Amino acid sequence: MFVHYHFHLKNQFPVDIQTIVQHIEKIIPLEDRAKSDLAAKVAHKKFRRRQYLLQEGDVCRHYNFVLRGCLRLYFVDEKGTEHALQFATENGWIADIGSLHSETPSRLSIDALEPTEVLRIGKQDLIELYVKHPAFDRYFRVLTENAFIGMQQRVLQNISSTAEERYLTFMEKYPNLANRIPQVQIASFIGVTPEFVSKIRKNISSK
Amino acid sequence: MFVHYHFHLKNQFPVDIQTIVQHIEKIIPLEDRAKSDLAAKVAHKKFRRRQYLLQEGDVCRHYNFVLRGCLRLYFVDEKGTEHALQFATENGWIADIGSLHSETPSRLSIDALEPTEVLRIGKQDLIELYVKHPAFDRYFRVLTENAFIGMQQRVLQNISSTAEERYLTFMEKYPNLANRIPQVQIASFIGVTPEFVSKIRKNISSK
DNA sequence: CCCAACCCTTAACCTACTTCAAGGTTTTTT
DNA sequence: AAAAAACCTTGAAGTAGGTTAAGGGTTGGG
Repeated sequence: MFVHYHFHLKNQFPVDIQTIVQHIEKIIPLEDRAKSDLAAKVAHKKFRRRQYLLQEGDVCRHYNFVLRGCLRLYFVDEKGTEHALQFATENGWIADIGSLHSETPSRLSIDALEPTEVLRIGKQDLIELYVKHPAFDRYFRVLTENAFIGMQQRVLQNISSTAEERYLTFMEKYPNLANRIPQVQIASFIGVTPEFVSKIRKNISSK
Repeated sequence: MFVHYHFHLKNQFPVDIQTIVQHIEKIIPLEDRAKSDLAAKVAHKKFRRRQYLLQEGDVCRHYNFVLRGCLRLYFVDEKGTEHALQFATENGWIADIGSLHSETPSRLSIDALEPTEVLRIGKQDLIELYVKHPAFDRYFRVLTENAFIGMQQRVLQNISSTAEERYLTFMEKYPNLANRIPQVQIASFIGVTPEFVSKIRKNISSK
């Protein structure tokens, strides 16, 4: 009887909830109560191409889980040049964690590079999940550790490699993304001008 | 009676354990059981100047909490140039988290810039703490989130600022560290040659 | 299906930073 | 106290990458 109910509960979730649950369960199994509490707290949202999820100056209020599409977290410097910090595609999380935590205005923006659907969760709801189900502390610890490791490798590359090496690493590490986003975005991620990416490509292909 | 015992337990800890416990309790309160389990799992170690805590090619096996002194996590590139990823002084944590997690050989090294004392904890012991006391999941989640935010800001600076701006930011952000470590280390952290740091300083002082 | 907005490339010139080399100073080790 | 090692500065010459400007190609929104 219990097993039956369990099974029933599981299939009662919309497919998008199943997607996020599956993704979390790659790291830690969730009790049914944790799943249904999660399902009750996330909201499904759609965004058009170029639409903002977060604008510079606003406080980041949600953690976003991408179901379909592609988002970007970026910084605009005083000259108006954009610098990409992160891209998120299917099953990726994105937010300005600094702003989300401190509840201070963000210097970063998030927008959609493609029509995008997300599940998002607010800070207060997330805290409630942490308190009620320690599994979520665990999940976000692992998630953040992995993100930290990635950022550390990126700092390392930035201070020790040439632009060409950074470009090649990007193409190797994110081959799908590279076919999906314009080159100007890759340039802004690896920290060079789009013109110089052109030169790099020319140089590579002449080998 | 219970209160008395509690008090007694607390004072029974060596002063170094009290230091780390105090630091953790800035983020989340710990039960007495959590404290004593932690105390049973950390080891006190001393290192001489220049001594390795981790050598490139070895697997990183411990998370280190600095009691006194200064450590550095760095990468040596194919030309032999060193690039600092992180410094840790009193109450700071340091490890190659990537290697620690995946149990693969590290491309990074950790050594002591000063005679240094640490409390260190092994991976397996840490996992046991996580399982037994969810507070530790929480603590390390918050710790890693803050480290992640710092790394993200650093990537942002690297791709959007000049060397002089990076130097000034470093001096502002870590004024104590700047008086404590040689300039060559600052150079290796902000990603320029030590000669160029000299030129930056000259340029700044001539204003 | 068309037009505006975006996207990519090339080339000439410019600059922030590196490299190499040398000399003087401070710190560490013996 | 002396020797060795590490540290800092300066300058001349070189290079990776930026800037500006212009032309042609693609895309997506109406």
